[in-house]
Amino acid sequence: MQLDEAKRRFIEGWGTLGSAWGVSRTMAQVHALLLVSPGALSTEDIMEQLQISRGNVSLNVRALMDWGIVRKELRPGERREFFSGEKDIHRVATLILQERRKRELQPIMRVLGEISEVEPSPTATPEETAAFTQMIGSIQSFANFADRAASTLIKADENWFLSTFMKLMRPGP
Amino acid sequence: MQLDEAKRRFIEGWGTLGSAWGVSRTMAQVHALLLVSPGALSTEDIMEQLQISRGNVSLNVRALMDWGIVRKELRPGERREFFSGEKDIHRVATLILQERRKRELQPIMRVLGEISEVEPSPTATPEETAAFTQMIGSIQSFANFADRAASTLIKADENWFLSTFMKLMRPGP
DNA sequence: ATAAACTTTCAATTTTTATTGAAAGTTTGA
DNA sequence: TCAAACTTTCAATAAAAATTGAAAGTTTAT
Repeated sequence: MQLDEAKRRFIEGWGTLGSAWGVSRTMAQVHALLLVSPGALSTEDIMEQLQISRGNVSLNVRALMDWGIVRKELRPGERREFFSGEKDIHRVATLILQERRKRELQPIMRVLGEISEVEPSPTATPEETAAFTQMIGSIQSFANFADRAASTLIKADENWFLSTFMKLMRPGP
Repeated sequence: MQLDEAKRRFIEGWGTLGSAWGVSRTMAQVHALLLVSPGALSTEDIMEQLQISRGNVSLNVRALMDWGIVRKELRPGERREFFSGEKDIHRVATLILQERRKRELQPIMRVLGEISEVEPSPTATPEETAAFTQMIGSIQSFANFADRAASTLIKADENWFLSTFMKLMRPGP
């Protein structure tokens, strides 16, 4: 396979994966394009390669910068901006994890906390109330676990990640 | 807070979380409703409680059954079907992990495998090709790691999950 | 075999989300 | 200060996804 074809396929695949994870297809594609481009790209480059509008590039590049996985690069003597993707995959994963933890895990944990104390009421039997409390409690434990796991992975350095954790996961005696 | 209000809030929160994870809001809400309902519910019950159409209930309940987190219950002497959600949260998490691994991780791993061998070509410098190959390689390692982690978690029994893994994640010396 | 009681399907429609493109805004150099 | 070269914003539009609802399909009892 030729390099251009391989890049095209990667961008497409990454876009599809993005959709499944609640990230817009275009945002994932811009990210993929920057990942497989050795140098930094200008807005025009991205517009041309992905066949999308200027505004769309601006919006998606900004979102990627909010996630921390794309950086703006300014070149002396050039007025326009260039963008480059974080190339260290472990770091990319860490930054994404961090962002999703903040945006998704924490809001649901707040809701769980708020609803975990239901009053006894005349319209519900004590059994119903107990069953609900128990269910919410177990979801809370799970969410706490996920939150701690995420924050441990975020803090962990790459070496720990690749050695200790891989060993743990390896099938063996 | 009253039980009904708490349930309503949980269903809403779960629905919002679902959207962020690429699951339709309604599918997540049907799941939430079944999670917090002690008994099994009929199509009519779900329609009424979530204010959605019969066809919508049918589609979403089926999807949840495909994921393995909702079961059909038949009652002797009753023609209509009842549905109940898997109440063991660890099992719910495992089944979701399994499904996402199959639907998302495996397709991208296939693409990565296909594009990992780029031919030298006249239109690309050897440096460009090498940079691409290296990037794809590191994404592959990461995907392999995630796949193994997922399959280990899927195979792990609840006890292992809650003891060994929790210990690993706990902050400490 | 028929009808009642249900479920499923899917084309049409609605809703939500993403994208465009042009106007407004910003920065830089002369 | 002005104008050129760029970026950002956002209302309008387009595209995608979810939802409806009614017809078709299925199952069960008689």
